[in-house]
Amino acid sequence: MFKPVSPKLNVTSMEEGVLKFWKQAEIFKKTVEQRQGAPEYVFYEGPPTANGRPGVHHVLARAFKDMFPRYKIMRGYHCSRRGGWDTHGLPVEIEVEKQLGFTNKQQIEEYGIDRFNELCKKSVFTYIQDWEKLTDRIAFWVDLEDAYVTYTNDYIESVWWILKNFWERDLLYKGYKVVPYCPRCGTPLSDHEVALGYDEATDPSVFVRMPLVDKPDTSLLVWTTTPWTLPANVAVAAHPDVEYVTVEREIDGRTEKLILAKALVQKVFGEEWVKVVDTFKGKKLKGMKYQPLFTFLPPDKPAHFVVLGDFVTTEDGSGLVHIAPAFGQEDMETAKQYDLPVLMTVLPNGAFINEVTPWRGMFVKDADPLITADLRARGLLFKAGEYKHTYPFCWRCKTPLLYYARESWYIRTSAFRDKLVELNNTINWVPEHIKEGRFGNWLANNIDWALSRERYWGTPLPVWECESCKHREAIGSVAELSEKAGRDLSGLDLHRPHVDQVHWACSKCGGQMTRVPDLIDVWFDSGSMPVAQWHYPFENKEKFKTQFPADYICEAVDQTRGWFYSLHAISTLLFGEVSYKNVICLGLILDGEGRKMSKSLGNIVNPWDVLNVHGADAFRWYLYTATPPGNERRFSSELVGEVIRNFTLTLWNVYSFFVTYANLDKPALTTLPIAVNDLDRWLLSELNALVRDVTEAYEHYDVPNATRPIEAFVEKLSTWYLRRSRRRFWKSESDSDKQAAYSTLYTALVTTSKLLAPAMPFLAEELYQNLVRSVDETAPESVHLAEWTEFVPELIDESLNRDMALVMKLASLGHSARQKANRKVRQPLAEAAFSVGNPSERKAVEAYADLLMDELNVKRVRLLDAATEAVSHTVKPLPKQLGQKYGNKFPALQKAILAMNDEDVARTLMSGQPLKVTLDGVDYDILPEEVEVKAQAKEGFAVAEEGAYVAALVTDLTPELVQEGLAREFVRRVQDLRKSADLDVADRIELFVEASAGLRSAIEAHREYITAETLTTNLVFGSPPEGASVVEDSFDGETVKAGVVKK
RNA sequence: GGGCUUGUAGCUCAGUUGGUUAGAGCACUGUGCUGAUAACGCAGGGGUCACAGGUUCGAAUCCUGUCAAGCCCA
Repeated sequence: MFKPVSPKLNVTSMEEGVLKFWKQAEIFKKTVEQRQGAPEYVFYEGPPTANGRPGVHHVLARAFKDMFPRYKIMRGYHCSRRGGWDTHGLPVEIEVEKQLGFTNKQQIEEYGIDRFNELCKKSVFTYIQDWEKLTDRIAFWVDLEDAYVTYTNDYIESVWWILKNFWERDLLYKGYKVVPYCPRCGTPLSDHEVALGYDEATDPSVFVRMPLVDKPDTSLLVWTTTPWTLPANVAVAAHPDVEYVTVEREIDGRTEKLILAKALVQKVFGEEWVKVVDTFKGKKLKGMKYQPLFTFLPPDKPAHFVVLGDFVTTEDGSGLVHIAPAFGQEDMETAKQYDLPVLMTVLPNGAFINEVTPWRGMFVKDADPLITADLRARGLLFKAGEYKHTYPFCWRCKTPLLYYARESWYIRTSAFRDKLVELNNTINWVPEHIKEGRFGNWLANNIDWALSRERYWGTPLPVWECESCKHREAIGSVAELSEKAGRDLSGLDLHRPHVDQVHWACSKCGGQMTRVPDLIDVWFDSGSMPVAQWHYPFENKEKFKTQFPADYICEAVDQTRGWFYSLHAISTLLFGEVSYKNVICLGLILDGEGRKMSKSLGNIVNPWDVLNVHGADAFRWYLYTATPPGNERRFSSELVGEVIRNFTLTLWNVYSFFVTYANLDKPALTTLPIAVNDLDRWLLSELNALVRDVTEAYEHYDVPNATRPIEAFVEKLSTWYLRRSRRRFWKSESDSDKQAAYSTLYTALVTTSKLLAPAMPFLAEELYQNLVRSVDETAPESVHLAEWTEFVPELIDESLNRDMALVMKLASLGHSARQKANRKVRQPLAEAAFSVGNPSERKAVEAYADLLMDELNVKRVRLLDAATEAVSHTVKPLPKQLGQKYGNKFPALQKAILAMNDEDVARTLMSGQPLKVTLDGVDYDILPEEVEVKAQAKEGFAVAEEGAYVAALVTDLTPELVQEGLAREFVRRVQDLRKSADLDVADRIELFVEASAGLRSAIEAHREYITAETLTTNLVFGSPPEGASVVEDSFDGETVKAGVVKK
């Protein structure tokens, strides 16, 4: 016996029941333990930060993370699914700063780094319960009890080990990094802070001459909006592929030549006429030397020549860009590329250094007009004006930010550029375009990883420096640090400020070794996770081997330069291997109007609002099926509701139907195929094709194709297989046909529950528990502990699938014809005749005539006789077939065929013969499948048609047909009555009838049919007794009063 | 400014190596079927396939450009 199942479903309470079961029976744990020793499937959890509440986008990521481990477990793999938490970084600090009302770093220092970091540590798990609750409710199976946490000493120690490895291989170095910097606050600003402070600004627009060393009468015409950076100039950049010109003009009675981009001549000279004397590509300028404007600081490397850069534009200026590496990010990159010197002419407070003698100590922006005047006096100024643009200001003090080079630590990733690209090419990216597009381009243009941060809450950079001789050492473990310090530091908190208090004597000069103040980028933390989660190599060496690299990771697209990169870069540099083999890169979630979800718009969807109404399965299913994973997606709770109506309830009702009747009949059930019926054969064929396709999709990380086809299958199962098979289940005799129907439906449901398990874990479990476990206690305890179903190729019959699709189409046309003729389905008709497109389809109509008769309620199904019944035929040459075969001859062929007599063409083709067409003296044989032939049925039929397909109904009624129709109408009334009297489907009744004469004779004529249909043991003509449920009705000119009594 | 992505019905999405009449679901209207159904069937309205060129016998599909949106970078 199965547990009785109501056709009504309360999804949330069903899911809560399943959750309870999983917890009690410890199913998640068992899925891991059961597979000990099995091949390993490795999943890495990209650690979230728990200092904010989880949102819909987290449900998205977690749903996609969850399904592949579930699938792989069913395929026999072992998967440990360790959770993790990202705990360091600026967002955490900002939260705490807000809490304390701080606005700058000075306040943190005064407050005490130790106290500040304690608060940070507490703050990172503020919302951990929300995360745990949500994770649990959406059935993301991940081990949070044993999650790795990036702030632990063990984790940090592993990160240090990696950094020490890099240090020893000379991959960690100190250089300059240009950052947005507030000279008043004396601090760099994060991108986020910069974004807060953009405003309109008016800056000088200055064109200067830089005379060429070899041709002093020719100058580069260079543009800048920051004259104060000119003393730091070391090069001029030109675009390699842009056209440049040399122009001649008269000035003060002599001729000068200027070089600039051709596209900007008009803009620069305006009305003035200049003579173009030469035109050439930018790359020709490469290496050309010019005389520097200023010589306050002597360059320590070759400088003052033309370099090439793709970043040069011809939007503004002259197409020649002044390069001051200390004051521009692109400038600094260019300097690295060309090994240019960095001239640091400005102090951290924004004032010129003493060497810049005329303006020493002056705030750089204030010096702009003086510098311009100086250049004018020396004849180097071409012109000066103003330039309006948006420029970042400090969000605290409104001071214009300077782009300013700070010392910073780098990892030499660019030395591994080719290896990064090469390894990336072996990764399976979903969607594929990320591999060569966004991620691939980023790797191909790789620049060194700027590792250090001047902050407090994070992994300290384990580099110590001698205060006297600047000798540096990197530390790779706590043991090593203890040894240096000469005391046991195993209990030391590796965060600031504690770690800063460890010193020792310099091995070179005996001076004091002190840690450099920097922390490292938090992305380095999370990217170290394959190693650091196991405290490798200090512990778990074997474990690490089995858990590296990951088979699968999944995050949103914003991680391309975040976690996807940090994992890839670290494992490439450290091991020369990939750290993940398959990756799904999710698109962003937008609100119902297509806007980005943001706190300020107030359009954030709370995941609980969805979960509490529609449950987790529908939520998950929506995310899997709505759109491919990489796309942006509009999201609303209503769309999740559609899943319930469209899919969940359809499946649920099939399930409920099965259980209801199986409990009455108690059939012997088997999932071995016993197909005695075409419908069974067809369903099993569709089912096995489904298993094949879904499995294939899972193997390729193709989520839409692992899910959408199940929905299509359930639709067919419900609206065709079951609808057409209902009578097989409720007929009273128990024969082999009935057994086959039960077994087929059972097989379909059990298999569907398994196919559904990775995606809809709750519903799958609910079905499985009742369908499998309640009849077989030896079966695996949970669907998630069961084996994935293998498909049986021999059961897949593609031509049967095609034929059945045709039958469904013809049935649809038949219904359409009925509607046009205004003949309701309960009224039997004498005949339906069909016309189809080709001979093989004719066979299908004959083979499945029974199905069509039953579905359309007609006494006979046959093919339209082309010779006698069709008044005319039309032919349509098919472009796909003919076009592909004959190419540009197609239009002429089409014309030729249409010019022929339709009837002749139709007769030839319908008989299976090729049609001979002669065109420009060449003979063509047109095959039957290359032309669509359509029959027009003659008068007297009700006709519906689509393409080549025609359904024609004989709508004339005989008295017998009318009687049968009345009998069916009557049955319908009785069934309604049974239902409204709350009778059980199997209850027997006594039926009392008073009817007008026509109806009475119809009832008498079809007495047997009526009593069988309505489970009537005794049909009495007479008034119903007291207490009977009674209905009175009239239809088709007849009246009836009927009453039922339960026997 | 650069890179990548997206643009098909009111909404969410399909659309095969290019094939002439662009589909499904939801929503709306009418109607039919039903002792599984919250459903389902049939019919109806609803489209400049973002726009403009080009290639081709033929373009939603391929190419070029433009526009709009999004993400990342600058």
